[in-house]
Amino acid sequence: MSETPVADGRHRQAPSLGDAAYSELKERLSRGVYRPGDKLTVRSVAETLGVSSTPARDAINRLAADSAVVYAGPKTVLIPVLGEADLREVTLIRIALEGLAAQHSVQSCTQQHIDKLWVIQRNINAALENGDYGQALWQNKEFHFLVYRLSRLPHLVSMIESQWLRVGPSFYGLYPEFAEAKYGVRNHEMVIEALIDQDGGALRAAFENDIRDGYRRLRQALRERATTG
Amino acid sequence: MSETPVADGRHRQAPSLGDAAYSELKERLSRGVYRPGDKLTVRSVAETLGVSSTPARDAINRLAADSAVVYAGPKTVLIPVLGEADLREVTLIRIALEGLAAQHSVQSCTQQHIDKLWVIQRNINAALENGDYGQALWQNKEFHFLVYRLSRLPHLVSMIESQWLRVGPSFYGLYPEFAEAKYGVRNHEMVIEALIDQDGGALRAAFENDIRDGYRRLRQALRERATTG
DNA sequence: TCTGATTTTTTGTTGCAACAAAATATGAAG
DNA sequence: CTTCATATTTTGTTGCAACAAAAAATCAGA
Repeated sequence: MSETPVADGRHRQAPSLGDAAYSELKERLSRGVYRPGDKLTVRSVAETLGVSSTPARDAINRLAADSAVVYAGPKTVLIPVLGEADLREVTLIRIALEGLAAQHSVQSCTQQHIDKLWVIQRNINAALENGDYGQALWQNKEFHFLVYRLSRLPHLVSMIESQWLRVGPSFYGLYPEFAEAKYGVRNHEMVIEALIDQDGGALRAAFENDIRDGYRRLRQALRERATTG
Repeated sequence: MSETPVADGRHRQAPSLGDAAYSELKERLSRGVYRPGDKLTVRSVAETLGVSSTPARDAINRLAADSAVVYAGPKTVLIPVLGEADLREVTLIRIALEGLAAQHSVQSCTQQHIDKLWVIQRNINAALENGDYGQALWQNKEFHFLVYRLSRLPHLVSMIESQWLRVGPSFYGLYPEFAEAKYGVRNHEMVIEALIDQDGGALRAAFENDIRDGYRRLRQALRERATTG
């Protein structure tokens, strides 16, 4: 039997320095290290990560391909500052993609996954009580992607990741003024209920609500900040 | 009034060689120059486009970020050969994204756009009569994106473009065996009717049908090819 | 003819220096 | 204090050579 080449991306064995730099930068973005408007330069990234300019440049270019960084001038890349129109568009896209992933996640969800989701939700609640917003956002991400990965649609999941990379810094940048203690708790409970019921439609609806709630809060924080400063 | 930096990407004035190489490669992909399984190397791209290895490498990396090319080994990038699972996933994504774009296109569609769509549809019909499948596919792309761009959701449109980049070569690769003279004609007529009626739901449905029809044909061609060798 | 090891060639990656252009700092004039 | 022109520094891009590793070709043995 002749094996046709498969487009799975699993083959790459030794991650190059460019890959490593890209991963590291993504990690920092997700952790809220950078704030909207922060500037990224090839040489600063190279020095920070201890590599030469070539892999640093590779990493920045890949981030730009994800729209996780943005060209504000010919020689100026920065963490995007999302305006209302950007925020609206990314929300529409997120609802479409994450709703799709959610709907396909129902069939492969086991009790263990549900237990894990409860653990994560407890972590979110605890982090919010302590005012540790970074931790809350991180655990929130874990919650969402635990479900999305169940869809077994890997390309879809990575597209969703790049949307999160795009909005992530804005969430951190507008914290804690838009954070309220009960953020998303009810929506997440509905997610878990829908998974128990194996109800794909309800699951999609729960995530859509969660995304929309986050959108409204972010938009309001954006407006308040616009008027005060 | 202080101007906050905006993430619009409009600033870049002089396209770098890397940009040019990337655009050229995308153009070739869309035109069916490459076939699934074709190999791409830094040096061959560099020589073909008359640039050094750095911009050639940039272009390939950006294509890989779009999943328009794929790593089949540590030093082997090739035009993806989509299996049934890949095809199913990309179809689900396309329906979600292109349906969304379509729905938002209704409000800014004018009579001129509709006239233009009729012209394009005539071109498609003529190309199919002549057996010029390359031209038919190209005009089909023009038809879809003329509508999608009306959504004024630029990031969404570029995400859709990268899906087309991903499946395009498979369409060309499986031509003409899956091409039938009446491909998509009825669906496109329904698109135009929905635009005239300003019916966003019907428009979405028409595009979803079109995408699904293409998917079925492609899948069948894939299966036939699998059995015949 | 086929198989498997070995040699040869091809290939991606990386660092780096030079260049042009953009961003920033500086300072003079109103 | 602001504005504008000028000077300085910083920055992205590009080509290239060296290297290690992978892929392809070659060939010996059965």
